[in-house]
Amino acid sequence: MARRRPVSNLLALAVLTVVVQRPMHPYEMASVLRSRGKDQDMPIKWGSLYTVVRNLEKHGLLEAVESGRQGARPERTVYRITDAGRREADDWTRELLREPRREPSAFEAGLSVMAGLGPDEVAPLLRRRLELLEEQIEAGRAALEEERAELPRLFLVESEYALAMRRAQAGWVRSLLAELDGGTFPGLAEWQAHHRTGEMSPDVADLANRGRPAD
Amino acid sequence: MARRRPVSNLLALAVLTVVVQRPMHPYEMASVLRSRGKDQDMPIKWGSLYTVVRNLEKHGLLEAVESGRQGARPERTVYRITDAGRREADDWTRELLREPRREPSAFEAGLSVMAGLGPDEVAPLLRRRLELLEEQIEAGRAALEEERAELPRLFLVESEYALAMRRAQAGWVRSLLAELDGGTFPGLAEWQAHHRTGEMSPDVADLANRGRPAD
DNA sequence: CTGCGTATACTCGCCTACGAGTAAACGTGG
DNA sequence: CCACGTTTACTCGTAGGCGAGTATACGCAG
Repeated sequence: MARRRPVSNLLALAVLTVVVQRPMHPYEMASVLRSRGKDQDMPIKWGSLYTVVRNLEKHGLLEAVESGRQGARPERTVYRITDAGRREADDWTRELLREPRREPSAFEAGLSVMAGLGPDEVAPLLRRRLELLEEQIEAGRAALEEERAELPRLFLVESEYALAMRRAQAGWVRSLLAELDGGTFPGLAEWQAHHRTGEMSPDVADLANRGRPAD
Repeated sequence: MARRRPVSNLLALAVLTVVVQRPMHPYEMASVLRSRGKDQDMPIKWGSLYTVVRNLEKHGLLEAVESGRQGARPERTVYRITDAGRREADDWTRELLREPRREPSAFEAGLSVMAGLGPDEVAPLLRRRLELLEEQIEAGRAALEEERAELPRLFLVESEYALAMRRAQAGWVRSLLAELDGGTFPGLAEWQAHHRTGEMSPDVADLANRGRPAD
């Protein structure tokens, strides 16, 4: 299961789900995708579009149906989805919904190297983050409310999810900040000291040597 | 702000934060990082290690100090962090903590193409996801508890965050599932009908044509 | 002491991603 | 009606990501 996708870029899934409706040429796929704001839901880079479409064709998930040229325009190749393409899209969607993958966010990476800065510096950074998050949450809430007027719920779940996750993140940051500001974060004094003086308490020094070959 | 990093791969940040402690050769960096479980906190691919180290050197963030060879071994280059490297690491860390970046997860992508499947298929998929999530949460909780015995809180925040986010995700999935199972999800009948018959209600058909050129 | 599995320590090369560039056509303000 | 910005519609080059392969050393079972 979860075998390697012939075209692993998620843009390929977006392309498949849009071309399933009717045959299209690449640029039209892009404009449809853009108008639906799919570039918000997936890490889409438009520079990859033509490569991805070509690869989809190579693997038999799309096929060219028409290479009509209009006037002096360079010919536009229109693509249609194949049965294999439909299967791939459904299978991929199933996998994405079924399997919780561990995908560490940039913030997680940041937290994991946070100790390199001192606590006095970390707190203001997190405060700033919280402000920005709150702005984003408010903007997302407002956008969602507007969209609810014109779109069925079915096409808004991903935005609802994104909003819920931001709220959860904001909550978590708030609680960490409270510990930092209130001085209740365990080991805060040691962290402070280590950062000022460069000295480590013996247990932390042990840690720093883990993984060192026994040479 | 947020200028392009000379070496954008997050593995580079991990390398910098580990080599800040003492000079090392690449393989040792890998083993230290692995022993600290950093590959859990960042999307680290070990195949990229030597490329990344070379690029860090090229940009003056690391420098080779020693190319000692032991016995018949191929020479191992030992690298030391430079001042620029220290600055880069700190600056990068600050950015990661300060700026909430929108990074759509695979699940979000899945939700955004969920409509391609029928509701009868989606519900079981989400149920399965929830099960797996709960297992992961329990495993994460247990692991965290064990680590709390040997590591200061400072080095566990990223795991706590990851756990909190999974819990939030599980909660969200549970509530969506409740709507689906209880039949209270708005538009569920239309979704069902459209999927069985392929017919669309007029408003959804409109949507499908958005972004289509006026030709 | 010899064979073999496992840890150590990398190298290589394909292939993809994606930014930057191009160029025609369209529209629209003066 | 023409200059100029914008939209349409791609092409190209290349950095670098990453999997797969390689080779040596080491421990230890027989």
